[in-house]
Amino acid sequence: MNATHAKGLMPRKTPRQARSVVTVDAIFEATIQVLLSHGLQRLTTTRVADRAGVSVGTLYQYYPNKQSLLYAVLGHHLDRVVESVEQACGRHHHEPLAMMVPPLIQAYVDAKTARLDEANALNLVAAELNSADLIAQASKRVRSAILSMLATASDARFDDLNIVSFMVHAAMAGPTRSALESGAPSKILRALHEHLTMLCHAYLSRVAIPDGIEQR
Amino acid sequence: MNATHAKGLMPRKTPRQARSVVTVDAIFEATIQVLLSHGLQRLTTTRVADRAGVSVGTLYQYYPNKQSLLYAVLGHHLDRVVESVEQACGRHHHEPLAMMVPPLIQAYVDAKTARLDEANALNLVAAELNSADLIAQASKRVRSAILSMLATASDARFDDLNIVSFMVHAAMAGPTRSALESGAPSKILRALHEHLTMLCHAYLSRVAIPDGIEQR
Amino acid sequence: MNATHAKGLMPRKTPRQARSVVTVDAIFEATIQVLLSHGLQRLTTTRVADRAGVSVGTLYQYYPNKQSLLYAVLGHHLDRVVESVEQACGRHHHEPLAMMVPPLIQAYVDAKTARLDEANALNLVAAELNSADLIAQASKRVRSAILSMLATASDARFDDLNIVSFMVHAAMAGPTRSALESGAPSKILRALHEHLTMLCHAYLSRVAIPDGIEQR
Amino acid sequence: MNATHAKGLMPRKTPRQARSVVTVDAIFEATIQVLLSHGLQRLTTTRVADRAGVSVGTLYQYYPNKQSLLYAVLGHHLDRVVESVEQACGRHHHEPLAMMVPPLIQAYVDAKTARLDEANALNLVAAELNSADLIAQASKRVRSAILSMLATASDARFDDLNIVSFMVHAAMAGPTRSALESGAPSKILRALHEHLTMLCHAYLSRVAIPDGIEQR
DNA sequence: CATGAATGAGGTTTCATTCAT
DNA sequence: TATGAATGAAACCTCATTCAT
Repeated sequence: MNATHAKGLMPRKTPRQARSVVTVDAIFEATIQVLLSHGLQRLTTTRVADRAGVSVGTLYQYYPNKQSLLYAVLGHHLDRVVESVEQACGRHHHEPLAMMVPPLIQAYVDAKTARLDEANALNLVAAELNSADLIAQASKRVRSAILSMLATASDARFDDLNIVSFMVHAAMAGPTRSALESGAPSKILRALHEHLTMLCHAYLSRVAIPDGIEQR
Repeated sequence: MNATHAKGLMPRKTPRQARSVVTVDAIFEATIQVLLSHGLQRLTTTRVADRAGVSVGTLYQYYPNKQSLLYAVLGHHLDRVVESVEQACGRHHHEPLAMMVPPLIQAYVDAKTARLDEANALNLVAAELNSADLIAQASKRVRSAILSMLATASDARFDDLNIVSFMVHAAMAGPTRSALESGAPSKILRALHEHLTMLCHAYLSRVAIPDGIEQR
Repeated sequence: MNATHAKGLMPRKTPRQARSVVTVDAIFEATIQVLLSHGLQRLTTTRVADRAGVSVGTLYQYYPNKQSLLYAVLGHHLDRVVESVEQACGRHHHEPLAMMVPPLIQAYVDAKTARLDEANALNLVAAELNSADLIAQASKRVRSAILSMLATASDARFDDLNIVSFMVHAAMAGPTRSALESGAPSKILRALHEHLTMLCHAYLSRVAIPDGIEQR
Repeated sequence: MNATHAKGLMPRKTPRQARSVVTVDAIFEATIQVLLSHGLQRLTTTRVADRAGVSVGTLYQYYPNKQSLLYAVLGHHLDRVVESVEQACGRHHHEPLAMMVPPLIQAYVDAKTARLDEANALNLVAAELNSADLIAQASKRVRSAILSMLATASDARFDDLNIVSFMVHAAMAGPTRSALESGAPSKILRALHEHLTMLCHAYLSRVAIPDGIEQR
């Protein structure tokens, strides 16, 4: 989302020439690779530049400092997840709960699992101070998407959609994160999908306000 | 718990003399304070020692390096949470689900919320490299406690208790963490308890093997 | 004046085409502006080029390195002052001291004060390594001009004109520089002219070999 | 004077233990030596530390950054000059001008010439941005000392002592600085003393208000 | 000719850790 | 045992300069 107006966290220049685009992409990819191979603590701007096959100086022409680089990478990752969820939600407005939950889970877990290692590595980055706002932004968008969808459920109404969407999001994120962090034991990872669906659907059914007349 | 077999992560000596105990406690407390006031990145051993009112040298007499200090502090925190959950679970064996879930949630959330800022700060530490095993250990114990309790539920049986207890734990941890990280908006924090209970209970009811009549 | 024999301090080419002249002027002006806005430490060739509206590459087509650029700008400034003094001195040969001093002061102070900020900024440049020779050259020319003039004074003779002209020059330069550096307190700046005249004239009268009667 | 309240320009700690004093002195001396041998541009904290026979880290235990080190050294130098002038002035209150000027000149020139190279090197440091306040402080004290002395002159009164003392100070500083910078040609350096005395005394005599009755 | 992306040596600063006192 | 001065590897970042386009 990169809504950070903070001092020097924005990229320095968005490359317009062909050669620059290649460079920036290489840096981007290298960042993730170093994150995976060395961990956040050992991620050095020099190391990233080396891995990207450019010089440190080049890296600093695009990102004013290390943080801004991590921000960009993290932001990109979050954007992917968020957009995926937004689209999934958008496609299932006005349907019954039972039709909403599975695609939502699917989109979320898939986006997180797509590049499993990357997501895992970025969890660490996210924990790094000052990315709180990025996370907050992303969470907010996810909650909004969920909220909008739930508001149109054909077979349920909710008392406080803010809390409900917060819970649904967090209920998806918790187990997903746990699974990823615990080295993703394959057995659980395979079952994750199914159980997350049950978790969320059961919760939503429980908190839904029994719908007066049509209920019958 | 400190189940770390790694090189030098064990504290150097367990203080037995009164004076030493005071020192260690001071270092412990100072670590958390520095964590809160400066953040993990700016937590330096010198700063911790200063805050604790001892010299760096003294600090290094109790912990062979910075990591071991953070391990100890994090371990202590996790132990508190784990033990709290273990006791809560232990007290409700052989009861029906509806009697199990609320005390479990209560214990978990309370332990996490007790010293809210501390928990928050330690989340960052936990994310830091190599504490994966500590987290894993703690998670494992929590899951075990939950599993043991659920296995005795008077009104439900479960197909795969490993997955179920994993999910219950993660379903508690996710929203709790989210709430803590997002600066704990009071409204949600107040509702957290209630909704977590619904979340977990609804889930458990759903995955339980219906054994109504045949149960007898 | 650029009497530097050092390696690569000469400008690369003296522009003869209209377009080039404009470019060089722009670079010149940009250098002074950057000097004023960022200070010598933060004056970078890229910044100068940006401000001048050209690319770094272009800048390096006219000046082989940063120093040569600063040399050129400083030299230009010094030339202006020197020429101004030379002309003033040239116009007052063979006159009595009282007629010589005021125009000299006038020329010097005016030249320095003309673009006050510029002079101030260039003081810093001058202090920078290796411009010693430029300063020396300029000083020498000023002293020569003063010496030549004083040698023809109609009402005074001097024992050691080298020292006397050195002193007159330095006596003008000291207070002028002090006034400029101290942020030019307007009150003093206004009085500077008058007091410098008194300072120099009083000194010259004192060191002159009294040749009243015997002069004849 | 170190009246700088700016962020990090104050030394970090004033050494109290014997070993520290030695270290700080070594750093101090090394700074001047590096200044002389390499020039301000080439003065690196590493180089200073090397020359001082300590590690960079040690240097940074006493000075939070490079500037603060230079500040300290410059401040020390200025203090010496200022105090010297203050004492000289203090000793000659209530005397006639002719008795005041020579000791003043003596003190000023001697202090500057005492460690000729040091003074020369520090001129460069002084030109470095942000030391303006240090210079200003020192100048102010010198002017005050001169002003106080002149105010008590037994044979002269002055209209605007602020301007007069400003001029006297600058008139001393200009030629002294010129002489130092120009590599101190011995001949002039020897004559400097005598001519400065004449310069200042002639000036003061000229601007003094003819003292009514006693004047006769 | 002009451009500006790329270079990389070199500078400043931090901080975990040791060890003489 | 406690102290805190000293260490120095290693991190971040800048900027003069080049050269392919």
